[in-house]
Amino acid sequence: MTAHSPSARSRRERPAKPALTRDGIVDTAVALMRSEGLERVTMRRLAQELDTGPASLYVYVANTAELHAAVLDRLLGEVDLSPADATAPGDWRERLVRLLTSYVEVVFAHPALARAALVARPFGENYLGLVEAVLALLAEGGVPPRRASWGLDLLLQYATASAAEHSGRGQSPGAEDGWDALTRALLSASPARHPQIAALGSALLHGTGEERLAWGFQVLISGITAAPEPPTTPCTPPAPAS
Amino acid sequence: MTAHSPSARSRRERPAKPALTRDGIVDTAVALMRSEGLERVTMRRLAQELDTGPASLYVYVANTAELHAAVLDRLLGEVDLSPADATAPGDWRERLVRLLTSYVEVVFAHPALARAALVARPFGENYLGLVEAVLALLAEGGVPPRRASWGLDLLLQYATASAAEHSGRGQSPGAEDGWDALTRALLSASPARHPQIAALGSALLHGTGEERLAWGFQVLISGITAAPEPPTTPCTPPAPAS
DNA sequence: ACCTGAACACCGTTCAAGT
DNA sequence: ACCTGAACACCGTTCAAGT
Repeated sequence: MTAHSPSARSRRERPAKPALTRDGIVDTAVALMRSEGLERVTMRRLAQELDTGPASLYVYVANTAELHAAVLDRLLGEVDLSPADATAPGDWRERLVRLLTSYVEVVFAHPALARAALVARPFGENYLGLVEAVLALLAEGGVPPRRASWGLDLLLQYATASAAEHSGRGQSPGAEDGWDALTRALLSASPARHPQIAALGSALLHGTGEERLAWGFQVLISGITAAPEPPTTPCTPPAPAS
Repeated sequence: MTAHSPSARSRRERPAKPALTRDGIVDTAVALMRSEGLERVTMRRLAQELDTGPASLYVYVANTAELHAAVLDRLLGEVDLSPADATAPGDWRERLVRLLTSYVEVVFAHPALARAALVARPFGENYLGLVEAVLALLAEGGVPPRRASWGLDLLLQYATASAAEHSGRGQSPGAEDGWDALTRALLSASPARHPQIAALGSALLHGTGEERLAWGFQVLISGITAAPEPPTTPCTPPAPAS
């Protein structure tokens, strides 16, 4: 009586309960995210979609964070890496901005995923491809290795954080309150206590998200090429193996 | 029989159930975060701490995100703003880095809060004070208004994202897997498919978090002073009021 | 008028027990 | 050996009903 009536194609026209695999689970998770949003991609909801119990998923996925990282890596397959080709038009800076903008556009569609990415970095094939592409462009620009290594993190972190920041903005009608409140707080700053804020006024809020994103990339690229070489230190030793 | 035995000073030696106020709620939330971590600062757990039901909190706090933003603003009171004084030693760049480093140190203690801050910006008194201090230093450095406005966001976003990234790292023993896995993936990259990654190898992982943070500030500051002036656009119109 | 008990609709994760 | 039902220990938010 629990679930096994023979003709139980209760969900969609899936012909029979397919065998569980890690890839199958991630595929279903991606589909679920596209149809219902990341907030619905929970172990329980996903198990339900796969006609099983949540416990079964833990055979293939360590926890929710790992699942989300796997979903993000899948999504990263949509990033347009073509600007990294040396044959693409434009100088390396322009092409780097195009590449990173594509990344942001892909992640923008699911800001909650970007938020997760700041914590649990993905490390799948598609993420490696993105890293490779950014490094190729920095190398083409003559950025030396250590600066490129650290600059890579700066660029991807900025892109990811920019996408993450858009969670909640414009989602539910009440969610805009946060930004509204910040706007109000900035515009009503007292010239006595907060002279700088008061002096800038609405200039603080100038520009669209796209303009700011592009400007940020310019700042980072010019800073990466201009800043002093990072110090030479051995590979980060997280624990001295006591 | 539910809870009201007259001598019910069951929790600590709190003499009587104090009247609820927004400030009192946030105070208790901060104390709870310090003793049990942000993940325990839930509406239900907080209500329990205040000897009431969760519904009562919604009279004073709109939702969990707003609560966390309020907690963050309280925490921001600990940031050392003294480097913003024109009388403090060091040139403006050094003092700006000191100020931002203080911010990162404060937020670092509660990375989950930093993660929340990327989404629901705080907008309390202490946040305004921090913004004012950063703007004062940029002004002292002769950074023109529009660049200062956008640069402010870049600097604070970078600092916040850097703190947020440390969630999960070194928390539980299993949580390091994410970073370990990324390390393994980078170091074992195939020279054929990922030549740039393979060429850099362990250089990608060089340096401590502190070194990278400081370098990132240098990059941003030099980029902000060097990048072209942002375009002039009217105040960001989020919705054309249809 | 103000406050809140109790409910609704969910979560992640584990482990003893089944096949 | 492999898989999973059922439980444990929680969530946010709402609203009808109490004082």
